[in-house]
Amino acid sequence: MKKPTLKEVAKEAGLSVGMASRVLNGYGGFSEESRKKILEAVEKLDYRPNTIARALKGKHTKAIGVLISTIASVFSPTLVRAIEDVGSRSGYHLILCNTDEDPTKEQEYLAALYERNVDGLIVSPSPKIHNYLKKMVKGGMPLVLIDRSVHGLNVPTITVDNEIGAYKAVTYLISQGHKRIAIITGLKGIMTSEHRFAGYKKALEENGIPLDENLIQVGDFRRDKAYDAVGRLLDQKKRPTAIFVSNETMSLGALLALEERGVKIPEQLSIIGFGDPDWAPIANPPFSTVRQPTYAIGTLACENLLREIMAAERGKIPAENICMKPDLVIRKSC
Amino acid sequence: MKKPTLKEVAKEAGLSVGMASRVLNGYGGFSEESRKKILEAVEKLDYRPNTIARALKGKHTKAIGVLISTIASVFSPTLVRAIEDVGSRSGYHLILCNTDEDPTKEQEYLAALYERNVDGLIVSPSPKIHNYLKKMVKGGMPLVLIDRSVHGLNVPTITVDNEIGAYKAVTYLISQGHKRIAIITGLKGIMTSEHRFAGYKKALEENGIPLDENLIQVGDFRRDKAYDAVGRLLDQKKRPTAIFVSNETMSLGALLALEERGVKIPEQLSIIGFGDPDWAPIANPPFSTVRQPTYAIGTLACENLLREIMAAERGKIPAENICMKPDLVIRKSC
DNA sequence: TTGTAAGCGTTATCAT
DNA sequence: ATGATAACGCTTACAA
Repeated sequence: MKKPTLKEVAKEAGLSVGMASRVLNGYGGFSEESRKKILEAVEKLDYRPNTIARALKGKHTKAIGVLISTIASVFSPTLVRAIEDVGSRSGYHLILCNTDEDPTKEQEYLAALYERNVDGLIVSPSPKIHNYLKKMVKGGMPLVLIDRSVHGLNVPTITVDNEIGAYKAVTYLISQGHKRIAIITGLKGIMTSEHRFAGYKKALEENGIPLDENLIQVGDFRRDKAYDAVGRLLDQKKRPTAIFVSNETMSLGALLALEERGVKIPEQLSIIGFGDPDWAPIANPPFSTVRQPTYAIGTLACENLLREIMAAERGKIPAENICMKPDLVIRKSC
Repeated sequence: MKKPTLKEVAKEAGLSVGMASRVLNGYGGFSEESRKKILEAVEKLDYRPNTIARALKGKHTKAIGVLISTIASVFSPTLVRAIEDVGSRSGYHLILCNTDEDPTKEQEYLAALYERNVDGLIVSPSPKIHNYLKKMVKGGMPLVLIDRSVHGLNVPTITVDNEIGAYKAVTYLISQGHKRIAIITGLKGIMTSEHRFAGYKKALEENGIPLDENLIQVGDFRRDKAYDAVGRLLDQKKRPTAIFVSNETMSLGALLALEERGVKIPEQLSIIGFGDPDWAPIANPPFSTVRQPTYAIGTLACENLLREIMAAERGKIPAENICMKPDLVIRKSC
């Protein structure tokens, strides 16, 4: 019922705790005979080291915290999977936290993770917690940022070039002859939203197309907002001929609205989305997207974090900033 | 740089550690003056309790482990989100483990989580680790099973009635006049696969339709297997007129293959899938499915686990077995 | 009301 | 080669 302890192992073997620890961790000196006795006792009692005690004594918990908006999305599962893949290879466990972009939740999780002595953090931060993060980093917490950078925080940051991605998408739409191009943006204030919007704007400007307020619909990354936004877009006297949607989840909402209204794609309206979900090829019609290398982002994030964790023990290392370039995947929706 | 300790707080306040602990945890007696002094010291040093030390002393870590096949799927993110939602409400953190149905990984994670002293486990187990799980439960580890039950293990188990779900789907297909109905099964040996296959068989039998080996394609839950399976199905001289697919990810593969081959759905072939992904409504054509209450499963699993954890401290409670009934969602693919 | 001290299960530094 | 023993940071029983 109760977990056996090292002390019990030692007693069983007729030796001391110190001896047992040495044998099990392979350091210091011990005779072959002692080794055998300890190992037998371990076997007999089915002893397992207590990670908690080890963590209290030593310096690391072999746990890393991951703060994302929500795992129930298209982007996050692959990202988290990648992080876990590289982390587990080095014996790290992953503590998953869903923040919903809520600063209160973010702070609470951050505080709790700090109290739990995680070895490091991978965070996709909302603007409200920038200062808190800085404080944690100053306190020595290894941190890697994903998807969004924090001004003035010199830690590894893995992002996607959202502006370029949006720019490519909208430019492509323009090259197809579109002039009335709508955008459904992400949550206001979030860096990715702003950059995608900037790319949209830039493409329009470069082609001498004036910005039309009516074509800018503010979304929040969630499905229903995009669904409603498309409704509003379609109700205008001068309908757009194309729509750029700022993330996968909203793409679903937009497509749904279009389907219900019986709008023919791409004949009556073209659409392209940011983020390339699994379902894009089997959508009606196959959905054109801006693809970001999600798994690679997770991999890089965790690799960099592991490096930071090492560095925290040895000496500082310059923070690497990686900005991945997204691709256009043109299918049949535009 | 270093985390301040309770001892330092006490010193700063000119009191003892015992005092500080009492104030911070609100038990025993202390004067208003002492309370103030401690709180001020806490504030000044920005003290945070050390969860590790607390866990070593006390009995729980406020962490639960979740073992699933992979978070990068359609089903898992919602499930995990639900678990985290109810767990976090009670201050539990969630450690996420991807096993890929690999018994070795499962055992390693289980062992590591045990060493880490998690307070409980939510597991979707492969058959190979049934014995190991039994051992853990005997050792006092609170456990809840999801999606699959383990024979002879008396712990709360939240499942879906996979047989009924498949039965309903295939019966519906038959009611539409289909006689040559294919199935793409899940991974062999996994309980959900077997039950879905059983439902398929039962529907056929009840309607006097003989089982045709050629129409039974063994999949493994992954996309490519289903893609290939559809190819094989289509290459037969006597093509099926309908297909039942055993999970969401394979549905994607099947739909993709059908699309590439230019098969008209539902005119030339009907298809229905187990699991109702987000994209079902915007697929081409809108995809009919068997819907399972994923979020509810996660909620129930975690609620039951929390109850088990309580019970482990106080006294045993009879294990609840919950089997959720899935619904048919008929859209346009059959 | 307050302080002291004994654990919790390890690791690692001392002596021996 | 081996055994005591002092941390690690906290909780809590016991004294004062």
